[in-house]
Formats: sequence, C-alpha cells, structure tokens
Amino acid sequence: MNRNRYSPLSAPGDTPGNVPENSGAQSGAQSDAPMPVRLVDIARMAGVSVGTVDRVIHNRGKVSAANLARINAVLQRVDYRPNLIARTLASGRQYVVAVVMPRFAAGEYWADFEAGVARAETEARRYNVTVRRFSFDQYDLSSFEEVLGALRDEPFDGAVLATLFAERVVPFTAELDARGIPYVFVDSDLPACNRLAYFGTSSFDAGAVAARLLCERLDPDADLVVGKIIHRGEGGSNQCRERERGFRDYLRRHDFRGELYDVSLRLDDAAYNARCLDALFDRHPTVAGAVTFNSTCHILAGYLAARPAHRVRLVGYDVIDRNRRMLADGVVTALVAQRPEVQGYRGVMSLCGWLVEGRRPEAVNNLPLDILLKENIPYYTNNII
Amino acid sequence: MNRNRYSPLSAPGDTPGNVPENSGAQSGAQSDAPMPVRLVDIARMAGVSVGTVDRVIHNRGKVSAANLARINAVLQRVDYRPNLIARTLASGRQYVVAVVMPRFAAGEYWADFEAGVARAETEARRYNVTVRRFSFDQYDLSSFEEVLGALRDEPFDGAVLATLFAERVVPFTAELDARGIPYVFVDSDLPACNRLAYFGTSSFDAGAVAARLLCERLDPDADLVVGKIIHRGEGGSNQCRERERGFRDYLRRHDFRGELYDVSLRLDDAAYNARCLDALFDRHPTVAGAVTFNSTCHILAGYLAARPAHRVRLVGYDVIDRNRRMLADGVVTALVAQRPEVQGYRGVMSLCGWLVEGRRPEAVNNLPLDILLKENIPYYTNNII
DNA sequence: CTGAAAGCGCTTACAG
DNA sequence: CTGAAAGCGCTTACAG
Repeated sequence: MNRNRYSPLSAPGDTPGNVPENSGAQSGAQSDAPMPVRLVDIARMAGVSVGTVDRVIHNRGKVSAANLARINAVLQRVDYRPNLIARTLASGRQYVVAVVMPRFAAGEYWADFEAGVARAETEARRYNVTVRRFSFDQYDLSSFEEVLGALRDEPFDGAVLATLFAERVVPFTAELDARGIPYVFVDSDLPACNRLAYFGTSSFDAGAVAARLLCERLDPDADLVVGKIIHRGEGGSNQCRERERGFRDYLRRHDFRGELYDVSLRLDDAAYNARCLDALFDRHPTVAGAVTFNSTCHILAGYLAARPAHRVRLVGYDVIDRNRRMLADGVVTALVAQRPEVQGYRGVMSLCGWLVEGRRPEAVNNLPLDILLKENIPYYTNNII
Repeated sequence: MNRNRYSPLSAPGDTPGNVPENSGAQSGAQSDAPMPVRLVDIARMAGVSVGTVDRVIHNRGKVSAANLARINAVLQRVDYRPNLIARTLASGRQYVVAVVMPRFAAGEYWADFEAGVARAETEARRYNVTVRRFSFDQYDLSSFEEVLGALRDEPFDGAVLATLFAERVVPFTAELDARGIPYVFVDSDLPACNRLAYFGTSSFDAGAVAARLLCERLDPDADLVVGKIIHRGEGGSNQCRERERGFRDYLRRHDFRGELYDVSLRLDDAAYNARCLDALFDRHPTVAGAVTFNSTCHILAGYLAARPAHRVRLVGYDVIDRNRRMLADGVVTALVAQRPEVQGYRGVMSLCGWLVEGRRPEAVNNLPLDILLKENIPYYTNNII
C-alpha cells in the first residue's frame, strides 16, 4: 500500500471545488513536506476526469470552454508539478538526440568530449532518450558535409553540433529550424543561429589566460614562439584564431615588447620539427617562451624535453594524456583546459531536459577556463558529477 | 498503448525457460537498443510469479530452494537492470538524508556548499529522498555537540557530515555504525572511519599549489607573511594546518630561503589589522608575498589595496564574493578553490544513489584544486552540472 | 468533447 | 512459500 491521501472521514467523492489543496501529512506520520498535488487531485477539484485535465495541460485541445476555464482556475491556485517519473513510465514516447562531432583516437581531445556524451547517454536512457552519434573528420570538410547529408534523411528530435565547420553549420541549422528540431552548439558559439544553448568556453579569453601564464614575470623583451600544426587542407580552426587574438591582445595591453615567431610543425614528424626548431632557436637565442593554441603542445614539449638547455616556458591547451604527462614532468609550464566532458554531458542533457520536461536551458554557457600546473594536475579528474 | 513485446505469433503463455532473452525490436520499427529485460520476463523464464522473483532480488527470503535455483539461473543468463523509475513510483519508501554543516551568512564559504545541497535536494526528491539540515557554529564546539545530541533522537537514513570538529565526529560515526546508518564526509577526510565516501580536496597539496602560485619567479630571499584569523576559542582547523604543512613543504623542496612571518588578524577590526601589518611591513620591508590558509584573504587584501606601494603578491583560498572582487581588482594574485558546491551536491547524491539504488560510490573523491586568476575568474561559475 | 479503462515496470500486503 | 491483485501518477487509444 502507498501513502493515504484522505482520512477515513473524507470520502473519495468530495464535492468539486471544495477539496483542501494540500491535505497535508497523513495523521500520525511526521512528514514535513506537503503532499504534492496530482492529476487526480486537479481533476477532482475541477469536477472532470484526468483525461480532460491532461488535455489542457498538454494543449491537446478538444476541451469545452467551460471545462477549460474550471481547470485553469484550479491550475492557478495549486502548484501542480507533474511527476516526471510517472510520465516517463507511462509514456511510450522515445526521443533521439543526434550528436555530431569529430572522430577521434584514444587520448585525443574529442575522446574526453565523448566520455561526457556517454555519461549523459546512460542517464538519459532512463527518460526514454537515445543518443545517436554522427562523426566526421575534423580536417576534412567533405566528411562533415556527408554527415549533414545523412542527417537530412534521419529522424531525430534534437541535435548537439560541434561547430568546427562554422560555414556549413549555419545553413544546416536553417534546415533544422524549418524542421522544428532544437539544437545546441558545443566547442565554439555561433550566436547568430537559433540554438537552444551553447556549451563551451570563451576562446578569446582563453588566449588571455595562456598569455598571463606564459608571460607573468617574464622579461618583457624576451621573444616567444607560436607553434602551429599544419594539417592537410586549411589553416587552423576558428577557435585557434580567437585564442591567438586574445593572446596577442593581452601582450599588447601588458606592454610586451618581444617578438613572436610562428613555427609550422607536423603532427607525426619529430625529425622535421626538431630541424625547424633548432634553426629557430639558433637564430633567436632570446626565445624564452612558447605557446600552441590547440591541444598539440606535447609536440613542442617533446622537443624541449630533449633540449633542457633551452629553458623555455611552454603553455598549451587541453588535458589530453600526452599533455598531462609533459606537465607532470615539468616540461610544460601550464595548460588551459575547457572541460570537454562537461560540454558533451551538458550538451546532451540540456536537450534531454528540453524534450522531456520542456525545461529551457541557459542560452550561453561559458564554462570555466581551468588552469593546470604540475601541482594540481593529479586531481584534475571527475569534472563530471 | 506502449511498445509490444511479442509478435502476434508468440503467445503470452510461453513455455517456461524457452523464451528468447532479448526479443529485439518490434518488427518494422528501426529501434537499435535491445529491449531491456523486465521482472515479468524473468518470472516467465523461471516459471514463477513476479512476486517470487522480487523476493529473491531483494533477498527477502521465503523462497523454496528449487525456485531460488531456477531464478538465479535465469538471472545469471540475462542482464537484469531494474527500472528505477518504476521502482520509485511503486515504492512508498521515503528516505531522509541529514546534512550536518556549519551555519553561514550570505557570501561565506558554506553558502556555496549549501547551494550544492539545495541542488541535490531538488533532484533527490524525485527518488523519494528528503534532505534535512542540521547546522552548527563552526567556531563553537558545544553547538556541534548539541547537533549531535539532536541527531541521536532523530530518524534518518543517511548523513553528510562536515568534519570540522574531527574529535567529535569520530565517536559519533561509531554510533552511526551501530545504528547501521551510512554517512559520507565532506571538507576533510577521516580515513579511519567507516565512511561510505569522502568528497573534498587534498589539503596538503592545496598548500603546495598556493606556494607555487605565490613563489614562482619570486626572489628566493624574499620574505613572506602568513595571515591568520583568530577566532574565539581554538586555533585553526585541521584543514588549515594541513595546507600550511603542504605550503612549507613546497618551499623547502624549492630552496626558498626567506623568512615566514605569522601575523594574527581579526575578522572585523580593520584598524587593528592595519596597525599590526604596518608594524610588520615597517620592520620587514623585504616582504614580497602573503598567504592565508582559510577563506579570509580578503582581509589582507583590503589592507594591501590601501597600500599599493607595498607591491606584495597575495594568495588565498576559496572563491567567496569578497575574494572574487579582490582578485578581479588585481589585489589578490591568485585563489585556490575546492568546489564546495560539488562537495554538497555529490555528498547528498552519493547517499541517494546508495540508498535507492544500492550503488556504492567511490570511497575517496579528491576534487580538483582550481586555480583562479584575474583572467579566468569571470567564468568560474557553473561548477555543478 | 469526455470519461472509463488499460498499461508503463515495479512493490506490497494478502489470501491461500 | 507462492501467486494474484491493487496501486504508484501519468499517458493513451477508444467508445460514446
């Protein structure tokens, strides 16, 4: 048996409109919280059936003006909060959330994002929400276009979109708008779109944080290296560009007087990178700091680890395994991180809350910019609750 | 109508032990996930009623050896994961979680902890879990003892305990052990106790982080000030002591050669504090850094803001409003933070998961040590998902 | 337009 | 020891 609503004295067939809003706790029990009002309570108060109440609550129409008025009157007085647990159980409705994100190998940046998605997937399943992943090659625009093409014929109720290829995302969201499908952005924001929400960081300010970590108490005449990884195709993401803007802006505001030397490195060619960097350091022995604006600072770190004489401060982004190691070893001075797991988790969960509960998330969610040093990196886990 | 389990061909009265484990998707529908197995499925496979299955699943006994064996055999084969939504809905069982924590005023450290508790409270209510708060004066041992006394006569199913008064917490947990009530610690750990879990930070390493932030690239011969706030009664929490140990240990390992000057300050007496500090700085113009080990570094900051000539780096703990402001203004160099909202949230939720789902949390949860600078403090919100 | 009824997957007395 | 039945609060055809 479950808790009793009414004392033996109050018959179930109470006069409509004459029932206490909150019957309070069962006599004898020491319950503090008031009993929540249920659909049947409202139906009884309005003198109609639960079916009719349900119809007005969900705006399904087919309710007489008279009943609608009575029910709304009751709804006004009481604080009805539907029991989502019961709703989920009763409703067969299944929702599908599409997650559009880059492919990745273990230990890469997007693997952390995926961990958050997976965590959300587990939780969302309880509410009849399923996650479907659509992944593309982040260095190949056409692979992204293929995914969008596939999505066109796919049924889904909401989408999480990684905005790396901004120029293609924008027109696609117009299609989603037309289909009435809500979507949230992760990685970087496109405020012009009609997104339900954004989860990510301010790339510009993330650049300033890196600049502070690199240049604080550095000789203002020292020179810096900006490491860039060249991929087939294009020249760096929108996010990297913004970080660099923020970085340079910080230097300007802090009267930095040194030079910045760009150096193009390759992802998998340590010998090539070493030649480039040796040449650079030979020419400019004044270099005292280095930075990268994507997650590959471990490449520069690998080089510097083999040349301890250089004594160069190095700052980069993202706590991927290889960067973590270089930080713990003291080769990397600091990392700036953007909670990718949280982006994945909240991206999915916000859509989940919107679809099943109609709960609208905050539109712009700029996540914290985490600073990791050798001293606090051991505890940098568990970003997802 | 809900989803169909069986095709029209398979009658509901299937031969026991002869039913496909996973009937798969309904024909025609493009469902990917296999249908989860339910209690009735197991009952059918074992040739018993759901009541009997329920009894073995909950170890309620009163099951014949034969049936027990058959049911266990089925359970072995299938991956039965009870539908918690249905369980919560069906079960009238209510749980009470007691939260024992310091009283606080708005803007103080424990207000952030409370925010996490409140957030958890909202979520936990869905699972029939209620939160009751018991608060004490963190500077008054007897108020803590009163709370423990009250708890003795109070019925509750689990407790979150802030361990500030460690000497009293330990014997109290022995009582809880005797009553069979699970408890989790927050703030600082007492590993000798039988706690279900701990959520907090490593105070010792938090001291090292502060030392790094204060002393990096500081003249190794510079002197430092250690600010201590004297409260009525005792002399600093266990946590503060550990942080100071970690701080001094770091200095030792990094060949710091300066002096550390302790200075006792008062919470609400700026004039007194100014006299003390003026005298100190007059005597030791070599002081180039200052630290506090609790959340009151805004006191030192207030003094330093009025004496810009001192040019002293200042590091403290916790992002409470007054510290946040001093950091944004550039008076405080850095703050180290310990995610109090997450401690409150996860403290309650871990107990919730244990009580309603029997899910055991990780025992030791050392949360990240966050580093806040002027550049990243604007985004330091939203630590709770 | 409306209400009665069945069902979601589980729990809980209760009769045997 | 066991099964049939009612119930949790909601949704969903369906008959009127």
